[in-house]
Amino acid sequence: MEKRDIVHLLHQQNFRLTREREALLDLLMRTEKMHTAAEWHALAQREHVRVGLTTVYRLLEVLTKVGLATPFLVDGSVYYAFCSGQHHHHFVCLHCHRVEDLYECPVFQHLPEGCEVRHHKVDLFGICPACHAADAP
Amino acid sequence: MEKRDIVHLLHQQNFRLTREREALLDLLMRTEKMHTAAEWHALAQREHVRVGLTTVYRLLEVLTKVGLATPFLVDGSVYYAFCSGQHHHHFVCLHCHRVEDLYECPVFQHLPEGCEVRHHKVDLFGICPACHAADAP
DNA sequence: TTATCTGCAAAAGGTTTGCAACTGA
DNA sequence: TCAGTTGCAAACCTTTTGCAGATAA
Repeated sequence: MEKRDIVHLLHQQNFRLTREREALLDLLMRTEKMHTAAEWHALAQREHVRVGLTTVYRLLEVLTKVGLATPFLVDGSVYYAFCSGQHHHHFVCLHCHRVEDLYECPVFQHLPEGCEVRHHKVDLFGICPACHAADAP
Repeated sequence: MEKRDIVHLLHQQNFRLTREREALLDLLMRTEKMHTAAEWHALAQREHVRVGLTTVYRLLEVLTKVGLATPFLVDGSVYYAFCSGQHHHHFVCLHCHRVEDLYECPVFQHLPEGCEVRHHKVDLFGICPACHAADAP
């Protein structure tokens, strides 16, 4: 999804693109990893983007609401990754926390009779090539 | 998984089956829904099982560790469901929070080159037959 | 112009920890 | 016997909220 589409999507739902949100959004869009709210905040600060932790939480909430971010519960912590609005699944590296999007959807069979699936998540956890190369556990 | 197998599994890892744990385990085993720690605690109390909330947290931690419980992040809260140790996926009813185990594993294709999958989750969210019948949203 | 957003500080909520007493194996 | 467990209270962390000032649109 292009940045202008994202801005359009946010505007459609009465969300504003402030200086703070734009900087955070840029950071999220070019970071292919999941991070906790606190980590995103720290990453922003490292780039001299001045935003409060509260603002980070609020943007993550907005993005999750419009389908541009996904929360993962890993080892008791909540991580967020930016993702295209399109429906897809994930491959999450347990070592570096990189998140790969999978656009091919597995086929579901053998559902309990009568279950209506509203949405589903397929999350794969493992070790990505880069970590393998770096001799990760 | 039979109860005695569960007990065996816990003993193997130096966990003890106390009166409190056994009562909680019985509750978990016969409840086909996911609940938050606080909810499990309340359910136990309703059955006059006297356990502290701390003990509930500690048992959920132990069960998760040995693969007998799964945490779900739904709407910002962490829910736990009991599950057999065997690898499987879930169908989670968004309305009544019932959790159905799916033992058929979807086929994964189109993984990013070189990714090593350590474990994966396929979680389906929707409305179960019972809720449908009760005219759920 | 005004509804939305921001940062701060405080509050809230959920989870973990320390500890003394207890208990399963 | 003694390593593991319990409940309580306190500590801890993460997340949310209230509010006054700032700012997109």
